[in-house]
Amino acid sequence: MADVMTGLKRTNYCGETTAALIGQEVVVCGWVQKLRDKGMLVFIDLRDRTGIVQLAFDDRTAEALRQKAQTVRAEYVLMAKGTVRARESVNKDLETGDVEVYVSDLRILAKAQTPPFEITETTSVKEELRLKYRYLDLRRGEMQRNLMMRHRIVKAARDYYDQNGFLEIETPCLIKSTPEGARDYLVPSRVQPGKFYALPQSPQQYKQLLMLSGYDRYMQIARCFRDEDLRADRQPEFTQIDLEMSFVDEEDVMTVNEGFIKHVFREVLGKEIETPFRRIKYAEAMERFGSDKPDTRFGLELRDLTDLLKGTEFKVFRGAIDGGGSVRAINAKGAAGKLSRKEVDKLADFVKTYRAGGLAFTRLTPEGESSSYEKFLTPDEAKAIRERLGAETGDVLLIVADAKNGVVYDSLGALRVHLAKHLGLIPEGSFDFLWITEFPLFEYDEEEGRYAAKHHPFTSPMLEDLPMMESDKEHCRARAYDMVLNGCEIGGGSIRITDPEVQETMFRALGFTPERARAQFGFLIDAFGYGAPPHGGMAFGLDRLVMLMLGRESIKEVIAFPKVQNASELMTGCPDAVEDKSLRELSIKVDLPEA
RNA sequence: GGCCCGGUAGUUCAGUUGGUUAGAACGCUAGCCUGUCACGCUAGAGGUCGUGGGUUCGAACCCCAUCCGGGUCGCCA
Repeated sequence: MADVMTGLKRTNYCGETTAALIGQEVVVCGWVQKLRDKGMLVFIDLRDRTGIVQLAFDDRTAEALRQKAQTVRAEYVLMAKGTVRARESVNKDLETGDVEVYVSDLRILAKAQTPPFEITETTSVKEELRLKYRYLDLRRGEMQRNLMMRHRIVKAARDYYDQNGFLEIETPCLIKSTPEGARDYLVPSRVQPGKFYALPQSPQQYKQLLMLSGYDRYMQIARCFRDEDLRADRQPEFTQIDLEMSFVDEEDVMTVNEGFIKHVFREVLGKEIETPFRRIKYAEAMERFGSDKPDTRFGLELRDLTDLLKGTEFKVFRGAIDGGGSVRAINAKGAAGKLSRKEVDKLADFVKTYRAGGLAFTRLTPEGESSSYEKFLTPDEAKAIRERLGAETGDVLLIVADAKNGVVYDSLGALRVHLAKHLGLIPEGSFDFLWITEFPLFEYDEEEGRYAAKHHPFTSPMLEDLPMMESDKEHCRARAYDMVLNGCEIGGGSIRITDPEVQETMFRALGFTPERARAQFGFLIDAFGYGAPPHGGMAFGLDRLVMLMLGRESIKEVIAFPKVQNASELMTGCPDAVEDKSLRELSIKVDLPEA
C-alpha cells in the first residue's frame, strides 16, 4: 500500500529549489531519477518538469527513514519534506547543484516497475519503443522542454494576434467532404445512414465566411487532417496557426506575419529576426534553386545551359531540348576532393529517385579532368558550358537533362540540398526566412489529365493574369505566397477570390460544371453574393515551426502523441477494428479484399 | 504502390570463408560502502538472434516469403 500525501502540500518544484531557499523547510514531489546508496549516506535525485533536486539522508537521519529511502527505485513517485541546505560538495552540472533537501519526511506515493528504457535527458532508444511507451518517453527532460517550448510558441501566437486585433474563433471539425486536394478522413453519420462528414484539411472555407460575416481578423490554433502518407515533417493530423484578414492585400498579410515571426522568436528564443523578409518570385526560385522552398543559406545555384546546346548532337541533351525540357547544371565549387568518382556515381543514383535519367558530370581535379559528356560535344559547346559555370580546377560540374523541366528542377533542387549537407555548407543555428510569391495558379495533374488548383480553388489570380485564366493556365499566376525557413515551407496563403464572376471562371477553368460547383460549393457561391470584403490570409504549420525553432529534424519530436509511417499510433494501437454492433449502427459493411 | 536502411539480452550495439557454451557496455537483482552526483566494490540473473519456410552434417550469418519500424519517391487543394 502506497503512502498518502496527507499533511503535506508541495511548496516548491524541484528545479526551483535553489540557494535562495537555504534554511527553509520545503516539500517537493517528483519521480526518482537516481538512487545513490552509500550505506550510511543516501542520495536521491528527484525529478519533475522543472528539473532535478537532490534529497539527502545521513547518519543523523532516523534509521527507519534512511532505510525507507534505500528501498526506492527509479521512477518511484515521491513526496519529501525537508530543509534546504548547502551541499558539502557542489555539482556544477545541475541547476540546483549547490543545495540539497535534507529530508525529514518521505512518502512513497507510487512504486514503479523498471521501465523498458532508462528515462534519460537525451536518448538513443529506437523511436518505435519510445512511441510504444510514449508516456515514459515524455518524462525525459528533452521532450518536456520541447512541449513546454511548443506551449510558449502557441501562447506567443495568441498574444501577438490578439494584440493585432485578431479574434480566435473555433470552426467545426465535422464538415463537408471536398473532392479537391488531399484525401479526407471520413466520419460516418449514424443519424443519416450512408452519409459522411469529413475532417477538415484546413478551416479554409469557414474562415473566409467569417470574413464575409464581418469579423475582420480571425485566427485559430486549428487541428487539420489529411489522409496522405507520412514524412519526417508530415503527420496525418497536425496543427496550423490559421488566420484571415479583411480589406488587405498581399503586403498587409506578409507584414503582419513577419511581425509574428519577429515576436515569437524574440519571446521564445530571445532572437532578433530582421524584417521584412526577402521576397523571391516562384519562377526565379525554380530557376535558381530548383525548388519553391529554397534553402538560401548556401549557394550551389542552378544554371541553365539549354541555350548553349541548341545545336548539340549529343543524344541525351538533344532529346531533352527537343522534348521541350532543358539542360541545367550545378557547379560544386572546389568539391572535387570531396566528390570522388564513386561519390559522383552515388549522386547519379540520388537524382534517379527524382526520375532523372542520369547525372552528367565533369570532375576537374588538380591531377586531371574526367567528363562523362564532353566527348559527345563539340569543343565549343564544352567550352561554353565551362564558361557559363565558371569552371575552375577543383570543381565538379553536375548536369541533368530532361524533357520535363519539372524533373530537372526536382532532381537538381534536391541534389543541391544533398550536396550542401554532404559538403558541410549549411551554417548551424541560422534562421533564413523568405517569401516565395507569384505562384502558378494552376498545376497540371498528370494522373487526371487536367489542370488543378495549385493552392486551392479560392485563390485569386494576379490582376494582370485574369485574362489568361482559361487561355494560358500554364503561365497564370496567383496572389499566393509561402513563407520559407531554411528550405522548409512553414506557412502559406493567398488573397482570395471575392468576385463571383472570377470564382465562376475559376471553377470553369478547373473543369467544374456549374452544377458540380453548385453541389460542392453552393453555400460559398451564395455567400459571396451577399457582400464579400476583399480578404486574404495564411496558415503556419505549427509543428514544423516548433521543430525548426528547436533545431529538430522530425515533427514527432514536438508532438506529444504522434503517429508512425502507417498512420497508426503505437501506444494505443489505433486505428483498430470495431465491434459489429458499432458498424451496424452506422449501416457500414466492411468488405476487405482477399489477402 | 516503388526504392533504400534497420530488427541479436530490458536498452544501445558487436558478432565473415556457415562450426564448440552468441559477447560488451549500460540497466536489473543481492550484498558492502559516511559526501555521492556517469558513485565505487563484490557476486548474480538475463537470449524463440522479428516471424515462417528453405539450403546445409551444421544457420544470428546464405536463399525465399512475411511482419514491424525509419527515410524517401509517388502522394500532400
